[in-house]
Amino acid sequence: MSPPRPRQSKFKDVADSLREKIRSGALAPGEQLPSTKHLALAHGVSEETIRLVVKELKDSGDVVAAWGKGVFVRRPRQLVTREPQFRYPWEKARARLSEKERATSGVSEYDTGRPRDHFDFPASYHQIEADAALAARFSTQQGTALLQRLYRTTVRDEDHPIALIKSYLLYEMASQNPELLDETREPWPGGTMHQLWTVGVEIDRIVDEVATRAPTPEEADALGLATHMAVFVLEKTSFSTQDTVVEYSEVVLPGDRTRLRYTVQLERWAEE
Amino acid sequence: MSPPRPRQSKFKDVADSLREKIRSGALAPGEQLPSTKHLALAHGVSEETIRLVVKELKDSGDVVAAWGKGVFVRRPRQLVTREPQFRYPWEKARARLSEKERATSGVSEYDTGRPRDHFDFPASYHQIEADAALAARFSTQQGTALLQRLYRTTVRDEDHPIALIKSYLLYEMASQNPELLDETREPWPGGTMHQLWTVGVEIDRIVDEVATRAPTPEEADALGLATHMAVFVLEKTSFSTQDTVVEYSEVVLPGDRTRLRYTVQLERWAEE
DNA sequence: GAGTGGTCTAGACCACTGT
DNA sequence: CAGTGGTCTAGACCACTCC
Repeated sequence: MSPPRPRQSKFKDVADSLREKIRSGALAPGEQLPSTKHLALAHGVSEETIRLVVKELKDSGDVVAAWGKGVFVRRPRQLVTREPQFRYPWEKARARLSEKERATSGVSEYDTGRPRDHFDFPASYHQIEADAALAARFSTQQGTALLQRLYRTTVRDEDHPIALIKSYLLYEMASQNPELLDETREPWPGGTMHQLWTVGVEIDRIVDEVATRAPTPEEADALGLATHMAVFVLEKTSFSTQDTVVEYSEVVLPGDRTRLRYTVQLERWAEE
Repeated sequence: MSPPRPRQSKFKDVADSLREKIRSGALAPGEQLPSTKHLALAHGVSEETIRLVVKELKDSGDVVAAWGKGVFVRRPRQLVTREPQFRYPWEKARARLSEKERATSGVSEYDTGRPRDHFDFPASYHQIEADAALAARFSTQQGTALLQRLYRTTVRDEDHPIALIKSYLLYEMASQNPELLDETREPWPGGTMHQLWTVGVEIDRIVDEVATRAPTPEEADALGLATHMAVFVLEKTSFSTQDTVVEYSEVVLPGDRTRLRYTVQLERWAEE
């Protein structure tokens, strides 16, 4: 299973050497690597071996290849810290402000500190039937009608969104306010918290479940990730004050630029 | 950058076909794949191409190769859900129990539900000097003496630990109780919360910062991960009731078997 | 021994970018 | 056109397993 060779493989020698140069900054971000031919000669290996090493570096996100031009060191991206314990209460407080106040900003501005007009929020709505997993989330029957809403939070001057979101509402609940079924009303000032309020729902708590995995090819493409960079999958379940699940969403976040922060406050020990 | 070919590459054809068979269960966990030769003939491609596809499946964790024997579908591992908002308060409450009570169980049992004697807790202590990053965490000077403690939480009947932990204490603080400098006293009944209590420290809150990335080769090896499976990196900062940082640890968790769950409780809206 | 996976290469051929 | 990366193959050679 592990490398049976006593000595390092040539492949690994070259890969480690290049990675070292990149990590140390000897090859700076944006800089072009020597061509496949040069590298092959320099390391005394075949071009095919170089090709395989470069493929690995590409897939792991260290390097970006441009067709017919060359291979370049990837530039790191700006970090976005997502802090749900501040964000969710802030959203909830905003939901009952006037439309004018709600319109001034949204959660993406909250996360990134950029003004609202730097964002696009393409949204598309679909009526679907709950599969087993979704039905379990909502404690309902398989086949129950749900409103699926797809979003991608996009910064205008960037190439890739900072999140891919699938949000689900019970169709019956959402249809109590027909405007909630209309995707052209997005972006909705005040967001989901306000939308739910229009049908009489107040959120009591939100449960975040966080997993990590490799992106699907579609996710990697959409988020600008190499195929072997990780994503967070944040499964967010919102409970109403009646203790029922009123929204469930799956948020896919690019692992190279996202951090999550949660604070656990502890009770003081009683004096002895 | 993207595949320039109009048609799918043979590589991708074969990779997708095999992945499909695995994901759908047509090739069940533990089952052996046909040999390289067979696959090459069956798909009408060269053995080398098959080799590359199998390497990819191996690296992504779909498949495990056994030297001289064959290639087998990987068996999924049992999930461990880590819920800090329950775990940390539980640890804090336990820290002031009698030694006898503390000795009965620990956090790993809490996470996994397995009895204490199923675990090993190899620990090693080292005195180190804070680098820039660590100094910033503790709001202290670079070069300050720290006690670095390395743990790996291991289940006896499993091959791999469920976490790799690097924990840091201020050396000066820890040395107030010489027993805290002695790695042979691990596992310490009541854990770090009790250890800190012996030097007069009570924890007020803990901040978890979660990132995700590919494992280092060492981490992949230790945690039994394929090279392209993701890990969580949980940076855990403990603040004392005096609002100073008293412990900082980096916990590396295997992404294929770990979930994190956090609940955000919201305040009720005031009646209108 | 025969069967398995693993490393590496030479070289044919394709496709895009520049000048 | 020359220079770049990208796909694929045939085949030599190595190392481990099981009989």
